[in-house]
Amino acid sequence: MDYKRLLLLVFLLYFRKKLYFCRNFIRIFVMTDRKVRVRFAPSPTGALHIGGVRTALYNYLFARQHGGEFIFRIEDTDSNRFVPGAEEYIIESFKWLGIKFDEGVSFGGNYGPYRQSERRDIYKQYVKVLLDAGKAYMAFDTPEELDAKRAEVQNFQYDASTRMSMRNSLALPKEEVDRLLAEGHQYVVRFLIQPGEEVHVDDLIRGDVVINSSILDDKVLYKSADELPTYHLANIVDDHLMEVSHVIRGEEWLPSAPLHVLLYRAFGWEDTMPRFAHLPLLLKPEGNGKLSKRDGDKLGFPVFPLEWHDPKTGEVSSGYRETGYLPEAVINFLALLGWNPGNDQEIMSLDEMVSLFDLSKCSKSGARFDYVKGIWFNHQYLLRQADMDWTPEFDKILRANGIESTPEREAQVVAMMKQKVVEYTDKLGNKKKRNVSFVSDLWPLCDFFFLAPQAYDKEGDKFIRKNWKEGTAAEMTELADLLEGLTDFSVESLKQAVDTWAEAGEKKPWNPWRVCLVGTGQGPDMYELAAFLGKEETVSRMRKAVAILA
RNA sequence: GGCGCUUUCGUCUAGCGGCUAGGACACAUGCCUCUCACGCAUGGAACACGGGUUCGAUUCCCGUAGGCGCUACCA
Repeated sequence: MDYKRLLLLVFLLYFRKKLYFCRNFIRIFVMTDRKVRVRFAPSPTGALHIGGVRTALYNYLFARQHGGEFIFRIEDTDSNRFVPGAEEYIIESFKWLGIKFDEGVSFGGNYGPYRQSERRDIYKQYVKVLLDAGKAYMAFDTPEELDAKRAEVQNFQYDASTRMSMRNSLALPKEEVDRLLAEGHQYVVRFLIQPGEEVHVDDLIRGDVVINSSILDDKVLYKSADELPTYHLANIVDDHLMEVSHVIRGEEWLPSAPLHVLLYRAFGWEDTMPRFAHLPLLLKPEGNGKLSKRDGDKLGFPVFPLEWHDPKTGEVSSGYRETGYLPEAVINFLALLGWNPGNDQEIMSLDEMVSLFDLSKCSKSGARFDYVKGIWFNHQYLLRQADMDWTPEFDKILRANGIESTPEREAQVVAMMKQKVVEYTDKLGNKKKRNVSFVSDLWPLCDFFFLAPQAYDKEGDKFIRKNWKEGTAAEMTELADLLEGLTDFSVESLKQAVDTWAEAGEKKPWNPWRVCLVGTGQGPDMYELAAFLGKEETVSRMRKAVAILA
């Protein structure tokens, strides 16, 4: 080796990392001549899982950032698992969340149909291509035979080591195959995997992932029984035909990514093969495993964007929307589970996320689903909302509690409460304090605006004990008399009258007065409260309190 | 079992060879206030372990151990 080459080698070794970075940069740069097209392709087997929402969100952010297109495809190749209403549910969920698709089922586009069950003929055509090229074969083993085989042989796998002892077009004589076909026996098409090859998957998040093809099995690509392909075949054919440039999906697909690479190769599509990015999974808030519906039921948080009524079991699962979450909060919370902008910014609009998003900043390990932080995000977004935005939700809650009111009065309460919102003990009976994170948290904290206190817990309530003493009753009677004489019951007038009276008598009437009107130590400014209630109600509550508490 | 991915406070994470290891949630305390809350301030709290490479490893490499996923005629 001559001197120059040695120098080059040293240089290469030293700058390997930087070169790698450059290479990726150049590749991404070069790739931009290809239009960015990504897709979210759920299976309509039930409600949309919150993890799926995050996957869709990342795809959406990526597409927007690169001025690309976002496709909505339905992967309904398993007729047994189809659930009516699931597709509509998914579409409605994204509509609520504010994630928009450019093409796909219900959105139109030039690459349709976008429902896999409507693409049978396309898949058949490509299965034939593989069969004719000798890259796939027909297998006649029944599911029962396979089960028996698996029971008999430990770790049985349909691959190079076993396929010649099975009933397929490779092992059987041609006449036998023709006979089986002629007699109408059902079969599946399996992908012929050549063993002993290192298959590389270049993942945008994880780098180079290598798997030896010997550990892969001859995957079923197509079932003659329902004339439908399995996920793997349909996925590759569709992504190719729809000119998908990047496949951003969950980590559960990483083990089958080498198979997908092999399929692209078998079809001769390797040069336009999409780039892969496998996202980390969402894990249970506590305990082991990935996030499931059960966790939500157990710990009391939704795992679905919208309330879901299971048509088969009749079971109802709560949704983020119905629980009172704001879609912006859900999006923001989800975005940060597995990705961050690289600085300390946490509250971001969808547009900001579009410009900040970066696949290389996605984490590699699974993220525990910290629903408590989701509550905090909602709290943040709730406080940023205008008072007006709270009233429709608040109105619903009042109605649910049988309160009749006017929009004006409700708006007044919301305005007061929004500034002065309160302590809340959560439903499970924990002693933990909770902020107002949902509009519904307001009701137990402000029902006194609409309902007079029914009882006063003189012994149990520390606030009453502390503020209701000897002589308080007399003082409150005096104040009630004073208020009764007022003609102007506005905040200003009340403040003037009460302050003057309090100052003259060196009295501090606010806390006992609060006991009278609220029944405990809560609520907004006393003058605002009294003005809201009006003279009649204020005085009546005071007289009642005096009578009961004496 | 096999294969792959992964490992920084209780949780989400920043860090891309040299830092008193930063932020947020949650928790605790204090301040503010006619009450509650909001808000603000303060505090405790982490580099899984063992080998290398290096003048120097949380950071790079290799093991070990944990975690996660896949291992279907499901996606």
